Amino acid sequence: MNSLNRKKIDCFSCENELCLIKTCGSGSIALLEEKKTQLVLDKGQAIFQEDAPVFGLFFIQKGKVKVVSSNLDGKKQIVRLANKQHLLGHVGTGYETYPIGAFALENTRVCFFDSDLMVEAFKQNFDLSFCVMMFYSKELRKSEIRTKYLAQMTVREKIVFSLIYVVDTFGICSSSNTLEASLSRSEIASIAGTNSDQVSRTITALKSDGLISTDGNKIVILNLDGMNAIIARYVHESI
Amino acid sequence: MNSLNRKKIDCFSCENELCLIKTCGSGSIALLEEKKTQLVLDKGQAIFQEDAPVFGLFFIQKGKVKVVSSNLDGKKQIVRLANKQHLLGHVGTGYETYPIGAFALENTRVCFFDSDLMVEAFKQNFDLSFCVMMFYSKELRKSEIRTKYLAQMTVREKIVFSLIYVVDTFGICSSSNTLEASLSRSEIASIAGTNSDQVSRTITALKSDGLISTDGNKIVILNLDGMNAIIARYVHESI
DNA sequence: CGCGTCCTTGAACCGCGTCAAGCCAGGTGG
DNA sequence: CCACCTGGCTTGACGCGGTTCAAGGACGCG
Repeated sequence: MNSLNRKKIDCFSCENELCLIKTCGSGSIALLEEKKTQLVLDKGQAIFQEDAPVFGLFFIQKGKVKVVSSNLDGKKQIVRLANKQHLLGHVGTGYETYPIGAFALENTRVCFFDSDLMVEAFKQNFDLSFCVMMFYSKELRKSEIRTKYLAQMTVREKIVFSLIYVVDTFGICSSSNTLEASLSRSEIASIAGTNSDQVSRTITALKSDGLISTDGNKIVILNLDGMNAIIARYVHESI
Repeated sequence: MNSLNRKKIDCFSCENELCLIKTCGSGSIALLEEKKTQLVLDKGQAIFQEDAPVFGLFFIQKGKVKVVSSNLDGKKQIVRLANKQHLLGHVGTGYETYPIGAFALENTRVCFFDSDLMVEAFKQNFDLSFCVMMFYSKELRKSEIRTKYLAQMTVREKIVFSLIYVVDTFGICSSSNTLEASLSRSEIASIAGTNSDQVSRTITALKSDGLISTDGNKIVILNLDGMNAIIARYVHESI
């Protein structure tokens, strides 16, 4: 079922060179390595649930993740997409909780370090502290821009933006131009803040405009410039 | 015009005990103090503009600030409200820019420290690094929750949420229950992601429901529990 | 083969954005 | 002191975009 070996991968033999833990000195890595826990998840499985607050950080070793928040009716909103450069969770004091969950979009491996461990690592490794700070700072700016987009764009624009966001985060296959991530219509809808009906309609329209095509349930990007043109009036600079 | 004395206030005599700079040791503060620049702004003035990227951090010594982003048509979105516990701007590498501006909502004093200075301070003061990291982390979560709200709420709910957000950030007068911040209809609209017409209509409706009243251009909160009930189905825990 | 899930598409309703007119308060100048 | 202007607030009317509901199709799976 899962193509990933379930045996724990240690930090020294880990191939993910973008993992921020790699900014630590080898002494710190040895300590972190010893105390970390590792999860291997199938597509769709939860890394953590909305009603169970986590105090610690998950680093994505491999895979793709959606970060979601839902209201009490169960309607879901994808608030962030994350790849192996990203981290999940927050170093908490234990007093605050936030209704946010994270789910694997494909077979995924994550490493978890609890808050106490991270605080110790931050104290000993300025580079790690600084990189994690920069990560949050950058994600905050991206989230603020996304806030504006959701507030101002039409549904068509929001869906186009969502597709571009998926391309930016997960990339496209260089040969076939298909999206690397396989997302359902309702998942795209919950990025864009609409429903799956509108996503279907819009995708049909974008196909007849020659901007995209579909291959099974994969989406093929035919004209990224044309898609960017649709949302150009919202975009000042590259994100 | 401006009630604030324009003479520079140094960090040692500054009364804002919530300023994160206060987490530094006195040696670092002396250095930061010497190199910081300070701005005193009237209501409406820009701290920094959207098209002029800043590389450094602004700490709000006193006052209230809105952080805005607009599209190329000029339509504005308020993406964050900030008080004297907050900070503005980002420590940048110089390669990325984000179209975000900040404006004083009342007479305001801010202190600016450039990126190089902040990096030095971060290196020498773990507590500062950690507090700033926590600030970004917390704001990111709040922004993600706000993303969900804007995507899913009706206009009425978004406006009620925006008023509650203003109360949470800036507070209300304990005697009269009026909002501490004086915001125009169109400013409320650009928090909620709608237009000033809808804000007028909704405020009229909320008044006839007995939830709020108005005193001149000040908004009086009569029934905060009733307002929270309107958005209850979106809210899991306190933010 | 039958069932469930997801996707697609049409039709209908309605929330909300837009436009326009009127009102009020404050500022300015004759 | 009044006339005028300006900008923000309010409210009604209208039309469109988008959500919702429902039906049918495609596909995978037991």
